[in-house]
Amino acid sequence: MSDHTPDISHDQHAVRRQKLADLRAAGLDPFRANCATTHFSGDALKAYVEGQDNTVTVSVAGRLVVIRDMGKSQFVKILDQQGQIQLYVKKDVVGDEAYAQFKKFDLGDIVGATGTLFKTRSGEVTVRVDTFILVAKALRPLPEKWHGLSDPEQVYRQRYLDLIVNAESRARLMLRSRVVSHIRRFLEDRSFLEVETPVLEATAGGAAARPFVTHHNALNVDFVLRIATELRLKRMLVGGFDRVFEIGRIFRNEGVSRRHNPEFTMLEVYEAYSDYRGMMRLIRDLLTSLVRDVIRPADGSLRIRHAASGQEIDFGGEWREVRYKDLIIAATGDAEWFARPKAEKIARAEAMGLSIHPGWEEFEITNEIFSKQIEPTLIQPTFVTHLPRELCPLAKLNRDDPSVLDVFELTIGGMEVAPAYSEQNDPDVQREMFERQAGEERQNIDQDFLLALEHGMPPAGGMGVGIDRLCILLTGAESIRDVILFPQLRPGA
RNA sequence: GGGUCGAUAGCUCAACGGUAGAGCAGCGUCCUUUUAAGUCGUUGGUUCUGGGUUCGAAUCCCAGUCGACCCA
Repeated sequence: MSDHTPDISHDQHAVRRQKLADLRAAGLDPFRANCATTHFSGDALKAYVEGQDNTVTVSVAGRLVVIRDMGKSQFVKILDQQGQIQLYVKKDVVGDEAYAQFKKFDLGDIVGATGTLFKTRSGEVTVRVDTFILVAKALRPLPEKWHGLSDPEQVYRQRYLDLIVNAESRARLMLRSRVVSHIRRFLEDRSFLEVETPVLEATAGGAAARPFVTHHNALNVDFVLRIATELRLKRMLVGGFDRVFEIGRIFRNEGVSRRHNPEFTMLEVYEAYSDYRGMMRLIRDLLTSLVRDVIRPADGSLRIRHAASGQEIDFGGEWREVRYKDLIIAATGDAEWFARPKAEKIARAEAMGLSIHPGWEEFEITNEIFSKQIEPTLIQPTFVTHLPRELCPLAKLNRDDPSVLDVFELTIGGMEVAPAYSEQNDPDVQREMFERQAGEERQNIDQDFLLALEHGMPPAGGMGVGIDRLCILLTGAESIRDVILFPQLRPGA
């Protein structure tokens, strides 16, 4: 009598569900089991003593990502946070019953194993398994082992799969963690205090961007998600926290692109009794230490390859410093650019292939040239200084030429990486700048910030660093989505 | 918002108006030091969705969904 069990062999999910059911029927529930580990894979590999096979015992755990079944023995590899390590499971070591159980494991299952380290004929340090345990059954198959997961939509929506099968993604996103960690240590070593300021705010200040609006039910008021942390951190300077920083999520309700995610991470740092010159030293020290200690170029230099331009960016060379005006004059080939009437500026900008919005002010036309024609060409680290006063209402005016600001914009790889200011601390000038910027929309002026300035803010240098863009640069990524674990996508169909 | 391109087996991809295929994965067999292991056999499809053209559509047309790139 044959039973009429339907053939499910083509349906991997059904096959794995059946295996799980069989395990449970045998009194084993892999989701209840746990295992003790002594080593991550990389640490276990380092624990091997050359020439002394099977003297060091380790317990490791991870996801099965390679299975090579050789009949009465198997070579498998497991993946953990540090990478992969090979396990060798022999029938006459683990016993017939256990071996039969091991043979039923699937790619993707999470197992723990204890055994001794040895080196295979081809020289790979491997765990000769004495005991093992299944601690989580994978009911879904892994993506293909050789090509990995390449559908970009699935990579972003199911990042966990990307991380399992695409080593480059895992390395890139781990590097981001190390970058952020390094920044914290770097600043803490210099007596900066990390603070946390509100994400929900009554008015969106500190930058020009459209905010997300949300509603607080109990208070029955609308709030916006912050578009910068600047005005809060400056209040900390007023409060006597002389060196502060925040690595915070910022939300801007604007387009999504290769360079923009609606939520992104910004470092803002403020240092009392410093100025934009001090910020130059700080950012240069920070970035060179990041390249030296985190990226660690193989040749010992401070150069990293810039994917988009094919050039090498040298963090160890001279960092160019150039005035905004000089860049504009060079790009337009027009020494009289700033004296030209608006109509001539428009004509000349359009002749350069730029589309100029009719409502733009003159500084916006000029800045369009900067962002479209100049910034993308600034591959090596470049401090652009003496920006026109209209561009940053929160910075101090230059003493010798009040039409420009004591600020820089650090541009690397054709991207703005870090703007920094000598911070405006004159409450009256600040109010005037705000009012000029706000025009009719005075209700958006942060009056409490101005009140805080009236209490006296020490002179200070301040700087913002886009962490995502920095990570694009440092990891050679093509898109911001590649350095954000879960980039924003339209909700799936 | 506009333009271009894409969506086919769990994954990576073929087929481009005439019976939807391959590799990996799966299932079954052989193999106790493999390295994308090898070996023999084998299952698996609402070709993104909905319309249309056609004797016949994965393929051509229209609309939609989602994604990528470029532009705004």
